[in-house]
Amino acid sequence: MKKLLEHPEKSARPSKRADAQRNTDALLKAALAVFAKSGVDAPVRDIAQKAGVGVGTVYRHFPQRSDLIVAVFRQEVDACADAAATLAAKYPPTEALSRWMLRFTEFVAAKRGLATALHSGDPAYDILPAYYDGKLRPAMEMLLSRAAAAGEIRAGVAPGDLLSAAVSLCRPAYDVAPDHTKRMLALLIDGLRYGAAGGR
Amino acid sequence: MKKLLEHPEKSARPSKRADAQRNTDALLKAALAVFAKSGVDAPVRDIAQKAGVGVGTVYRHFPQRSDLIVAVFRQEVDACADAAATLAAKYPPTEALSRWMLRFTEFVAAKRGLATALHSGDPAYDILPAYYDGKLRPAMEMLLSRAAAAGEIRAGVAPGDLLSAAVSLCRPAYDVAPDHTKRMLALLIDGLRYGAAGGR
DNA sequence: CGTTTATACGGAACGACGTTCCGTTTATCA
DNA sequence: TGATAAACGGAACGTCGTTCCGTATAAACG
Repeated sequence: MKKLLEHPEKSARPSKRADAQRNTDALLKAALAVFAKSGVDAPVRDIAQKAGVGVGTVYRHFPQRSDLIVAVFRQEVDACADAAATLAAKYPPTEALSRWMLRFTEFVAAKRGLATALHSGDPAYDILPAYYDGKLRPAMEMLLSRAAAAGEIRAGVAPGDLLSAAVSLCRPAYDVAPDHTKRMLALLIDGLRYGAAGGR
Repeated sequence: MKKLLEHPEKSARPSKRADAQRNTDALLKAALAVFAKSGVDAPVRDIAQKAGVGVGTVYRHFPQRSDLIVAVFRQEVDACADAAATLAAKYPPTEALSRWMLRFTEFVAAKRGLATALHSGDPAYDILPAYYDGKLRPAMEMLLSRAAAAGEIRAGVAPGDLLSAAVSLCRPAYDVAPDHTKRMLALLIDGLRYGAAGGR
């Protein structure tokens, strides 16, 4: 038998040691930076050094290299999803939607390296699309329904459709003007406005 | 100064030693088999062993691992393109077209492992899409124009469109009936017949 | 035929990487 | 403060891709 919930603590946390928690955070931060600079194929040793820990510590927190990649990806998805609430509180509905979609495309563009790793066939990444969808779709749904309730855009738009539309807009971003994505996004938002109930 | 074209030989061949040519062939054959069994990430040593040579010999013929992958891919593309002429000689125009498209989808399905390697971002594979296109598009163009000239299908169909249509038909071939691709192909051919000049 | 020589061969060796192991350090709690 | 479970660091291991070099041999010549 194991003692569980001896002290309820904060909540569903098995009470980690302080240094362990610090190193987990440092590793996620370092991995984010190293992946951005050298791609997802960067050596684990580089990440360990950047975080100021030994490789053993990396593997204590993330038993496989892919676990670290997944964790970074989730962290970024979470940040992007959280931005939806922040923007909704700070801007009028449609502007919040517009700003969030810009934020989302930035996320997609920055994570293209990760995306190719996801499609590499490694089953370690199979869970990610579901996580991605479960977090980002509700965020977009919230923004959409607020804007629709305010009569600023038409109702009945599927959030998933809009997400994948935004993703595909980022696709040909190689040899195209740097503001191409922004312009396409603006077009998309205008398209939503077109059949609005308010009919302004 | 180097002596060149001392004996004109057969043609554009720098006259390779017989054993070298034998080993090149053996390596291509072995690589094809190993890639099919263990995927494109199979170790070079496995391929060397299967071909009955040392690793040094592999690198003499294919300076990089990716060169071997590219060579196998080209060989398969060539075989598929050559099949077009064979089929055109043996069958009536539209049946030749139909049979070749089936052959082509088999090629695509078998090379899915290679395809993900192609999209890995490694610049070593950048030449392949052009090669692929340059070989397969003319093959399909020939079959199409023959069938059109015979009045069996409509004219003015872009070969590239048909190729990518066939490719996308192969895409969701995971959890679907095994003859799904065949049925979709038949549909495609029927669609071509629809506006035929002969109007049979 | 032998001789010669450019060419190809085999596999040990190297460096980089993911991952494991274990002796040492440290946070936590009584 | 001392005990103890947890976490740490980095040397070490096995597997890669790739290189190197002594050996073998195909082929051209006498």
